[in-house]
Amino acid sequence: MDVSHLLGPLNEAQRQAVTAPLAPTLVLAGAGSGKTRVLTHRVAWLVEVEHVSPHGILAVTFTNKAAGEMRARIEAQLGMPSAPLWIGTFHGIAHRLLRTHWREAGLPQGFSILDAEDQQRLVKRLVRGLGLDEARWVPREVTWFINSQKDEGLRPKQVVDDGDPTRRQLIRLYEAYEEACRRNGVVDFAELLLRSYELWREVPGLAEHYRARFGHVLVDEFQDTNTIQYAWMKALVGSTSLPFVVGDDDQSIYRWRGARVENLQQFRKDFPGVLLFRLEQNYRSTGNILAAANAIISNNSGRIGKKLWTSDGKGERIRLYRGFNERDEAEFVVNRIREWVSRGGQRRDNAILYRSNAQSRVFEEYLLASRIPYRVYGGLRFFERQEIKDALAYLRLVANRDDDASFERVVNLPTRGVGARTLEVLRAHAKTHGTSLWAAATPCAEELGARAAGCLQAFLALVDRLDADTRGLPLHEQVDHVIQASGLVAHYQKEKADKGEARVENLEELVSAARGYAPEDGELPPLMSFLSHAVLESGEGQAEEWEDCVQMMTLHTAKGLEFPVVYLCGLEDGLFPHQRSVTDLQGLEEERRLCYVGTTRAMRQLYLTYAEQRRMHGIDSYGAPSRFIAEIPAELVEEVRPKVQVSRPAYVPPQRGSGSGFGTRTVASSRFVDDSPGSLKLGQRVRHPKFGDGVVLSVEGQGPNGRVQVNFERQGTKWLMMGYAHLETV
DNA sequence: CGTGGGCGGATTTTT
DNA sequence: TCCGCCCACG
Repeated sequence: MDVSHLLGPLNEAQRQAVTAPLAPTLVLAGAGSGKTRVLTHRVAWLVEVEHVSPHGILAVTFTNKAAGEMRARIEAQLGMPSAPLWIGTFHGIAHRLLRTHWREAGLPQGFSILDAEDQQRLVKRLVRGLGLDEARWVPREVTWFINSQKDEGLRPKQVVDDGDPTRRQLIRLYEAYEEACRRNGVVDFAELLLRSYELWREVPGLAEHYRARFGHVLVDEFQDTNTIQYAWMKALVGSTSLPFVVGDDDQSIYRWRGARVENLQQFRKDFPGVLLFRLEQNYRSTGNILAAANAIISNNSGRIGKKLWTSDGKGERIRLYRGFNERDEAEFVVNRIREWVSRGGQRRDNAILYRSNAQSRVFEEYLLASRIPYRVYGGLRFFERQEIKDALAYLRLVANRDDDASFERVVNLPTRGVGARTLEVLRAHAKTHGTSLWAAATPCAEELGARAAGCLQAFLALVDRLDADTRGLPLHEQVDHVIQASGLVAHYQKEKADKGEARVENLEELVSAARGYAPEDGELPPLMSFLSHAVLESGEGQAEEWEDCVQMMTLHTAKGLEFPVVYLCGLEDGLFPHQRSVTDLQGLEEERRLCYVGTTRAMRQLYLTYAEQRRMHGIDSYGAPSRFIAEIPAELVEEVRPKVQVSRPAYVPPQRGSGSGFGTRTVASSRFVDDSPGSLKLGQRVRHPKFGDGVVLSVEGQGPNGRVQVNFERQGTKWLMMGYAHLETV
């Protein structure tokens, strides 16, 4: 048969991996070496050449985005719908299993999923409920402990109690937490994995069933798997199915959240005769950039070993800039971007990468001052917004009355006379009787005053009524009814103008999201399916992603992306590598991998910048250049000196706190005021009926045909026609 | 019950 | 410096 369409676009190494014989396979895929291509072509190869049924293939990723991309590319490759294949995240697939086998897994049919915030709230409530000091038993740390244990596959009984009182208490909290989850019929993210792993291990025949079905299991980003994910995969594969895993030990940057890069080596031990392929040809970066990346990463120990190369030229040298302080650093970067754009480049070609989010601020100020649109990645996502979570809490109660987290969230929102007092009584009753808050509400009536009991009863009746009134309605009508009848919309309308308006808009957006939602599986009621979807896919970046903006994000967020020009900023010891990571070799090596990841994001140009003096947390500090800079061979690097300023810079940022600077992130300084009559002022705060509040970034032309660029707080930057914009100044 | 001021803490993030 | 959380006050 003709396989040229499959193999034609591949290089030799890729081709070998794609056509590997049917055996456990490990593909070490360097940055930019065509990893996704190998995965998707492998699937097509299995289907078209090995005649494997798509039904028998499972592909696992870490993020919904990666899963979506893989699905799209496989469909394009196969030229048919990919529905019969299982493609999803570890959590998504585990969730699917638990929904199907809820009974065997010991879960209520309508179990709901706790997101990170819900989980922490629950833990906090437990800590308080047990009369423990929150300062000693910090909910965040307790939650972290619980999740770490679950990631390691350990239940409270299996956690080693070495007699240390702190540890012992944490184990007790873990136990109490499990009990609370059971009572409430909720599972957290880690629980999805652990529970479905246990399902395979403990329910006879079930693992065999799935093993028989999925003869081929493909795993992406294998270096990011944690203990339970690896165990889960091994349990699924058994000794009969074939794993095909792709990863890069040099890009393992999530050890701090449980990822075990050792799983790559473990995989080679656990599956004797594993075929190993290396993808080392890079299609992204110039020779110099790759040489720098190779040099940096070679300082790490225990690598499997890999060296990136390109058939392209060396390209330009890497440029290093030593800023006087963080503002100088930002100014330098913004000026380079300005030059790039003035030479006809796109703003989106430029990515500013940094170690920690706090660093974005100074860059934002300078970009704003230069009126260059930008986008910061990594903010709150749609389903994580307060008002959305409130609405979801109502919906969750409709679906599952025992969900205490949701109960607490909205029992008094909007205010309906159920205060802290009432809740105290309720919690105590629920605790002694081992029930949910909902179940405790009615028997508590006598303990409470007539008034409190009445208010509480009204809430119960409301939720019951929401349920009754929406049963059988289309999903979006259910959502619409609930946000209206619960009083949420009215409540947020009363809030201060811009904020409340935005919230109501988001609630309406939730209705739209529900309208556009197509449940994947027919078994679950649409509402429950939608709720799980909201937690598991909390909503990737909204629209405007394709607007031409400078891209700003942390190094972690940048993994997997590429940009023509990369600015790797804040290269100072203590910041990058971070102070808290340099105390042990493992931590330092992970920082180095992070540097490797950052370096290999660059396609054509790479700038490294650092500041001799940096103001952080309000204190000036003097940092030495990052040790990673010295790891790059000197001949690859060109030190850039700031040009002698002939004219004063267009914008001299004010010293902080001196009055005329930026009051907040988005309010531009009034020194850019354009006084020409009839035009909006630059930096002016404006309000748009649909897009909400924003700041004027630039103005072109005058009168109704003039255009104005506004950076909206919620919608990002937009160009509007003055004649139609209906902008009002604030 | 809702808000404002004081206090402490401040890598990295997905599901 | 700045943000989020807690408590005290109106």
